[in-house]
Amino acid sequence: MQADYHPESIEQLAQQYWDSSQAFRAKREHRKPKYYCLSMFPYPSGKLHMGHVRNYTIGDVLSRYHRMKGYNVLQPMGWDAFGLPAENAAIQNRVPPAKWTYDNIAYMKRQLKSLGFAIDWSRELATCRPDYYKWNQWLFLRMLEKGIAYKKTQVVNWDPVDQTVLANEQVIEGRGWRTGAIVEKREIPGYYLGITQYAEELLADLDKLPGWPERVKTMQANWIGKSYGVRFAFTHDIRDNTGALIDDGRMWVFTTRADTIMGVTFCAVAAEHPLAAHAAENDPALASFIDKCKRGSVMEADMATMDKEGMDTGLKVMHPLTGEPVPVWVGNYVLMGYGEGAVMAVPAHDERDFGFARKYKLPIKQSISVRNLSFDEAAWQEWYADKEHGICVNSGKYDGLNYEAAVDAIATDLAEKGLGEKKVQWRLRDWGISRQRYWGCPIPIIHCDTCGSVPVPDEQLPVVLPEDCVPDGSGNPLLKREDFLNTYCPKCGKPARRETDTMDTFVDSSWYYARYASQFKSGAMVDEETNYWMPVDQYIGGIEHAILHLLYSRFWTKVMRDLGLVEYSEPFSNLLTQGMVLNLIFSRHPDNGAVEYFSPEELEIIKDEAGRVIGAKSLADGRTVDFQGMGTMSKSKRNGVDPQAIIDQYGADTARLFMMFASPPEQTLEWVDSGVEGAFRFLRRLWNFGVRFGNGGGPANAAHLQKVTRFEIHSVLKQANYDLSKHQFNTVSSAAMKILNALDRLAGVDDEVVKEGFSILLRLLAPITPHITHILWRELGFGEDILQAPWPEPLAEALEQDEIEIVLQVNGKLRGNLTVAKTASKATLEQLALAHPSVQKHLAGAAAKKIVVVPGRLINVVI
RNA sequence: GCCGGGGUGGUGGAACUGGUAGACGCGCCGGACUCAAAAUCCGGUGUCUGAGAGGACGUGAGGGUUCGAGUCCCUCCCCCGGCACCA
Repeated sequence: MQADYHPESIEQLAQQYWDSSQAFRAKREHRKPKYYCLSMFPYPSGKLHMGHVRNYTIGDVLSRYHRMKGYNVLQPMGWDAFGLPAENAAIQNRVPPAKWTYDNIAYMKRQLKSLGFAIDWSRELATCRPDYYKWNQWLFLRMLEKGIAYKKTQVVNWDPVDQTVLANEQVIEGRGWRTGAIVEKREIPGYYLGITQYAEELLADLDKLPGWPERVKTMQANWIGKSYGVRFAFTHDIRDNTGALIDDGRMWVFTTRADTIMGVTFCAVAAEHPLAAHAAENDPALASFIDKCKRGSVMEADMATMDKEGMDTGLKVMHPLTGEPVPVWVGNYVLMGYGEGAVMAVPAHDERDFGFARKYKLPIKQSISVRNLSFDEAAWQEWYADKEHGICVNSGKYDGLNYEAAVDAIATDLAEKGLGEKKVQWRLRDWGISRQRYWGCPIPIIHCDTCGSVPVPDEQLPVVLPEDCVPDGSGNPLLKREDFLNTYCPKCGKPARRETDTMDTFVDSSWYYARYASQFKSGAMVDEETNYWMPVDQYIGGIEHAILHLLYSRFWTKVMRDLGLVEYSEPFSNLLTQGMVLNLIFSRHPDNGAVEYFSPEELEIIKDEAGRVIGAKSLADGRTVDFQGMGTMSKSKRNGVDPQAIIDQYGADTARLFMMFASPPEQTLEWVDSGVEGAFRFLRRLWNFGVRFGNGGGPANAAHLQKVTRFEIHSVLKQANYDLSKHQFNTVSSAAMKILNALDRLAGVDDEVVKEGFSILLRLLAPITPHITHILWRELGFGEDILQAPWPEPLAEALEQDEIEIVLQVNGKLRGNLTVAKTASKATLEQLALAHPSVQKHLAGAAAKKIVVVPGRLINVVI
């Protein structure tokens, strides 16, 4: 056993042992409960970043802990390998995306291994391999058959930088989720997946996920956006140039406030609405306004702050209940994509309509009343929109009805006329998956001049993506690949062309967890082993996937279930969203408005007398640099720390321990170099203690100290086990430190208490720092393999105490301690408390009003 | 605006169903070792006050419940994240 702690050799030895014994190979095993622990798989971008290390360490701690607790654990790993960075790298380096990707995978796999993760590498997959994406294609074809997948041409979000379509979920504040470029609207044909068909279930099943963070469920519920209301039509006889009624003489709207229908004074339609287009034909002013709206709506980011503007179309539609004519306006706030692209406007009871009516001097008509408050057209008041207390007024036969009764009555009346009914409206849209990109899964469709778009027959799958293309930045390189493009129509046999769009890479990640859980050799998407492992017991990943990936995966799972491929309805039982990794940010702001960021290692950091960072000096030019506070590690801010450098300097165990100790998994983690050193110092102390222990140590200590130490160790262990159940690994790490401190205090190291305590310490720490604990366990003769050792449980016998410490309070304030026999009676305790000098002093001769005794805890004397 | 999560020393963060606030680590201060430094080890470290024993104050602010509140209730302030012309 080496005298000093040298992590590199220790870690290598431990990893070799795990490799050669295939320690993490997962097999079906029905005598043990199963535990499927999954971390979101990485995109092979080049090398691991700290976020990866944190993510996978959390997963590994959970995996190893459950393994030791007797679970049959599966922890797989793979690669989310399709995507744009590979194409961008290809353009820069003139290397095919495939080669770039496979090289990155090889390098990152080595890094993952050097961190000692307990991964079953036999299940490794990469989504860019044909044997994987074949099943994307196969399932897509099944969805086509079922009508879940379909083709349509519609206005889509176009990312001008990545030159591709984005799903609604991928547009954040009007910008592309990857590029940050302002998204444009384009009309493009593409394939869509009918996720809206599952909206109801996706929303309802959130309640079946108690193991998910509340905020993720809220975000999904908001995204799905269910609202109850009434869809109804205003009638008209407006005809187009050919003399045909526009939309059969019906202008449909959706409202959640049908009870205010008698307060309608105008309607507003989106710029894209057919009535708007019709009215614009003979009205150049209106046409230019509509044009402006369409252009304006490109910038979704500005929409929220944009003024509500509108213009009268001059058209009138008929109110379905009163028969009165209602003017139709074009409003820049009406969205073509939500509801019907047209709304009824009730200025009296909708704040936005109110503002609009005031601006354009449109009539305001009160139709509900709350507690007889007086309505004033001059100013908006909260109660105008109060649906809970509103009672219909000025509403003819509906007068006196409350919200619910009014909606029911009005919906019934509308239905009788065939002009409306209650309806549920969703915010969720179908998922557009066509991407005009090369490095992705080909959509298995063949375009034939005679037969149209024809699905590729199953036996011709997979449609293999050529791996040797080198994109040059000018569109999809597949368009130039005649060998890929040219094929024959499966229906008529005539020459035809392949679809060149590829699938959104979120398709790839929507079912990989089910593939891991299967035997790959079977010629199917998944096999029945998936029903053994699934659902994932613990999923770990970043909060940034709260909507996109997690919603798509839930949808995909339900589709697979409905196709009879799997038996479960939800893929992830428990979800842990780990916090970001932060580091100091330093920058300079020259007068020209530019920002120059500095990596902390280029700087001498300046602290105030309390040790707080206040600034820095550049090592290069000696001039000052501003401190910007803590922020997420990122390339652009130049504040990333390379995990490899940490592993090389301190070893994987130190990196793992620091990450687990510095903060709880769900919170942000601040990277602090001195904290990393602290973690290393602890491991070195642990090693040195092991060396002394192995050498036989000194004489045994007094029995009393032994008993106290043993009590302390088992108490700490009890708390640590509780903390583990809550995934609070920072306090588990601190428990390990406490145990070592206690053992250190017990200078003699050859007695049974130390042996027991050290074995508890090693096992408690094994999930977090697997290498050092593996070696110490073996070298010190505790056993062959610490992974096989039983998880330590506190012993009642060690927690037994004859004497306990009781806290003494006067009026709830701490005044002293009492050490008493555990068996002391309440009367004895009261007596002892009153006799205590400090209590005597505060009593000052008076009698106690009341004495509260909490057994085993405290005595409070009330004066 | 709506929804969700927070606010505790110099600092990251602890605190079981209300029961010794600040565990554990970092930083800082002092000491030992050393020619010296680094490393290591030992001690101290919420604020104010006091020579000291001690005392007072203290978990964003204010109120309340309670023998006792970081924890429960009410009002308010601030921060972070998500959603948002959604009809």
